[in-house]
Amino acid sequence: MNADHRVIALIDMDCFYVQVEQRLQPEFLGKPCGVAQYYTWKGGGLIAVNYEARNFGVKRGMRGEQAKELCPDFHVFHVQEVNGKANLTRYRDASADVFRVLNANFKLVEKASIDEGGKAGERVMELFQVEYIGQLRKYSLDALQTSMGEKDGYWLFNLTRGIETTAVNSRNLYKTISASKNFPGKTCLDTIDKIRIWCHNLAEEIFNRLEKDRAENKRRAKLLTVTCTLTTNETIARSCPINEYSIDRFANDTLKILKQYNKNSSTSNIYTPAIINLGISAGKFLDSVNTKSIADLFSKQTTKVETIRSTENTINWQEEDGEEEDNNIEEKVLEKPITTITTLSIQGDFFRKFKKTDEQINTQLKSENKTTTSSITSFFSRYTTNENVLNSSPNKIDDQYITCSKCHKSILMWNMPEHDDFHYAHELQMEENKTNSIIKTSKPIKRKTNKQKINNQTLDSFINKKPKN
DNA sequence: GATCGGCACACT
DNA sequence: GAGTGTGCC
Repeated sequence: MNADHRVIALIDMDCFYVQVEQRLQPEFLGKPCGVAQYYTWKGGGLIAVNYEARNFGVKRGMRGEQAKELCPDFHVFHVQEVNGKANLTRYRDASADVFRVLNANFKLVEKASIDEGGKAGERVMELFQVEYIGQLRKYSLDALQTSMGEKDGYWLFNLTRGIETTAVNSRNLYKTISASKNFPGKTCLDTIDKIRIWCHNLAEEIFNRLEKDRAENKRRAKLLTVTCTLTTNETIARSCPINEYSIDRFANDTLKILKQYNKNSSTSNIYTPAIINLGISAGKFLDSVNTKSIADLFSKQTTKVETIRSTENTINWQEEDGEEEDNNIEEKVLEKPITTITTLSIQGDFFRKFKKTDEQINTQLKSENKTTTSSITSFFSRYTTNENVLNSSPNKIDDQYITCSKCHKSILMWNMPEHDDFHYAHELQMEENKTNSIIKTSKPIKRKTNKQKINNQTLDSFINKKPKN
């Protein structure tokens, strides 16, 4: 599959935290739920709300109590607390599970950031007065290039015709690992003792997460950044190098930095101005496998050799991924509209068939009954009560095959809906390519562009839609 | 006396 | 590169 015949799937996990909790307590599936941090202040603050609850007007950011008023049946899951601070480990671990599945089954998995894509998209909408990207087709290459510049205009011209060859970067690790906490009102940190405690608490969390990251990803963070907001409302961020992973070192470095902003006498326990937000962040990750790093440096950037030699101490700092920035901005414009589709398709084995034979799939499905998180299907289907989600019950595997009328391959019966999807996607692509080769746009392919429309579809109707012949 | 915590990224 | 600010979920 080359760049002209590829499928990029964007997976968007809706109210992911809620799903994680529901997976642990399936009795709440289908019911209005949310995940909140902390209990005491008006029932905690909601950081995730499922669709059942959104129907009642419950939104992220609301207080648990307010959600109950809007929706009496609303159930609140509470985020785990460690050292008096919300701890999101459970959701990070679940996210890592998802990425493990994706990485195991796909060549390229990129963690997307739609931030810039969203903004660029809005600019284009504003500029050309269009609502959907397909509407840009009425503009000539010349017109697009005049407004957007030669490069971007050309890219956009192709994009609206389904031509997009930018490589998908294989990157799905965090670039920073951070822990922070607010201390509002009277809870502000106004003494050295309080600050020392919280430096330690945050340092401990960062340490634990960094150790785990080091074991799993064979890399080390090199930079520690301390961020705080004072009662004066100014925010300060200061960094220092990380030489070794150690709770005490993180805590002491953080405290040392904070003490620089204490206007009180160093003999006093009082700290002014008080701290209303404190955070520690670790970044600048480098591979801890040393064997290839030096060689890489020399082969990648011969021009930098001298610099690197002369600054032996900072050799690590030079290596960061210099070249990845260019293509990112471009690719993101495409991402927003596609986002909407993928959450639905994740329920099935939408992808796996492209890489594995049906025989492999069959044996894998069987083994998945015993093993745990080895596929996305098993990840979700164990917990779902919705019969629409495939004919899933994986226990009843008895080698039922259907021959696909299009490709004549033998397909497991319960994989047929997605197999159909494959043909549908392929035909769409071919149709697009055909249309593109004829310069004049004949009849545009009808696309689903409205997020609401897609969200309102049932999973069943999505999976079982038949390719029209 | 309170929309938290945590991520990425652009800008300077 | 360091620090600040923004935006999103």
